[in-house]
Amino acid sequence: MMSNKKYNIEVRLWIEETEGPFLGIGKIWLLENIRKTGSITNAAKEMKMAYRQAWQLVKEMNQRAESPLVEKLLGGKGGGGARLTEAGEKAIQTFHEVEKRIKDFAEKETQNLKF
Amino acid sequence: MMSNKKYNIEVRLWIEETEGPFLGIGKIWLLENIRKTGSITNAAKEMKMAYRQAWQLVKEMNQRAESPLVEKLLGGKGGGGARLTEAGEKAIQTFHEVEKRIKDFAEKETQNLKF
DNA sequence: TAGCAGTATTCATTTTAAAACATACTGAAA
DNA sequence: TTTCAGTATGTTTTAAAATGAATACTGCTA
Repeated sequence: MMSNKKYNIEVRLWIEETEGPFLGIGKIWLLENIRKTGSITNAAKEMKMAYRQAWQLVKEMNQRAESPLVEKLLGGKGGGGARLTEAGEKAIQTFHEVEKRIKDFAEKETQNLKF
Repeated sequence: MMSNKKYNIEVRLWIEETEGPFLGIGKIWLLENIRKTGSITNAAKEMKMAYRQAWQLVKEMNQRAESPLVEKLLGGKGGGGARLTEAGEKAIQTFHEVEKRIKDFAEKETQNLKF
């Protein structure tokens, strides 16, 4: 009798540089929410994440990328905000492309898993 | 001028079934250490992991696999021990095979990363 | 020049996860 | 029938991480 339990492969990927993990899906989501909302504050709310943490993630990304991914607008009308740089837009796109290729490949490996 | 920062892709994968994550590299290491040492206790020591946790992982694996991956020997000479079943051996092998194929693929994607 | 809303940062608090501790159970062998 | 080392399990402690609160700063606009 053929056993019926279903198993499949999940994959998580991230970009690493010399100092360690640099950019994973969590930071990508944050970038996308900053693009969508125009500020770190609102992006954090959207994600039910503490502003403090969101701000730290942005700081880290900007420091470790060759050029900043997020541009911060301090003060002024509306208090300021944040928006993606060209490099930030590119990062989102590159990450999703690579992620898709790897996940598609992984899915093909899901055949015949048995435990 | 060509910028020189080096980025590369890291991949983590695991097997999922209906109730969630089932088997990742951590449990595979545990299985390998059980095979090597002949008991959950010694495997845990080897990995500097609490026996309690190692035992829980084994319990979970056994419950959620179609057939147990680890056979427990209770009491008797030496107090007992634990060893891999045929399914346990197979699980290690399958996982490593799939992992290698996916990581090899991912490595090819590492070209041209720029952030 | 006062108001405003978001960024920047520190500090205390809470939540969560991991580890440590303690103790009962098992069964072969001496 | 006592010893022994490993399994089995609940309880307590500790450590780490996330969150929340508080405060200063920024610079456009009214």
